[in-house]
Amino acid sequence: MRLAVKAVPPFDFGLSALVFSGGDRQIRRYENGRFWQVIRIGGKLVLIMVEASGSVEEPELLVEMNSDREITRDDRDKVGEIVCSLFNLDFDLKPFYEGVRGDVVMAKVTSRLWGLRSPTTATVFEALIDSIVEQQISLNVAHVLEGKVIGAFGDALRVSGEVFYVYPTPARLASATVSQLRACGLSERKSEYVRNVSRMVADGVLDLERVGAYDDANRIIGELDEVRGIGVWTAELTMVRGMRRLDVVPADDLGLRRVMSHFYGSGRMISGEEARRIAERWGAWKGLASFYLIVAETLGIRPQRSD
DNA sequence: AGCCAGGCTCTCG
DNA sequence: CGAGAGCATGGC
Repeated sequence: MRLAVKAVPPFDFGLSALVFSGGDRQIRRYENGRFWQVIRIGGKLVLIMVEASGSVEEPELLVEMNSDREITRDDRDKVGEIVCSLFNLDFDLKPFYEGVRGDVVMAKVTSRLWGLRSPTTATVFEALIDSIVEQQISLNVAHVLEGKVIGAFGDALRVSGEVFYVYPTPARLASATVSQLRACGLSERKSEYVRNVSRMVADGVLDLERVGAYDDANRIIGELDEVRGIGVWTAELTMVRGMRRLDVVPADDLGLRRVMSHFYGSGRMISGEEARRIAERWGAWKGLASFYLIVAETLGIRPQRSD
């Protein structure tokens, strides 16, 4: 079954999907202009393949879906909503571009990354667990560990000979033992965090959708921060990646501080405080602006250019 | 080899 | 209370 989805312009699908080419290849891939991911719809696993059919200024996506079970019209509508959410298709970038125009560095970066949309995980839970796994250790290591967790606890869908995984459910991770998680490379502590948080989500004690709906960002951070294993950094990362809270900046993030000192400092590593202060100039778009900086860095866009 | 890596908690003094 | 140790594993 197929489906066409429109996006608010400008939207550069290739640029936006490029972010995924470095992530967990087990659960999402982007190659040759096509994006693949398995999503859950009710109890069904559906593999979606997405490609651009329009242009940056008149963006449209073509979605093809496959499953080992029958796909209904209802399912198809849900796929449309999920694709919209994964790529933030309904987000209007123009006010952001307008808002940061006075910042010379950001004006340059946005002009180079025109149409880049920040992605959102399929569930808030996925963003939260990944953020916990990524605490302290390098992203290289974290991705290996995440891959092991997904392989051990995620559900697999086989389509035309290839196996695709979908992120584990809270219930499944809640049923994991500490030693099983240890076997994925997590520390004893982190294994406890992951299991306990999963249990809280599965039992409804921690309702991530409800918490994510709060207007006040600090209230979300505060509530998440009370949970063992979740600090401000983890809460902020979860909000940016999983809750579409692009008004939040994980200012203490080592990688972000590095990139910010590259673009806004003299090269000397800036503190979290300084990062937070710099991010203030981006107002309600500070999280999105930070995302642009990180992508700019990975694409080798230099902070100073005269063209 | 050894040290660090997109943190957080627990334990001391 | 504030500071400091401990944690897991891959890469440099």
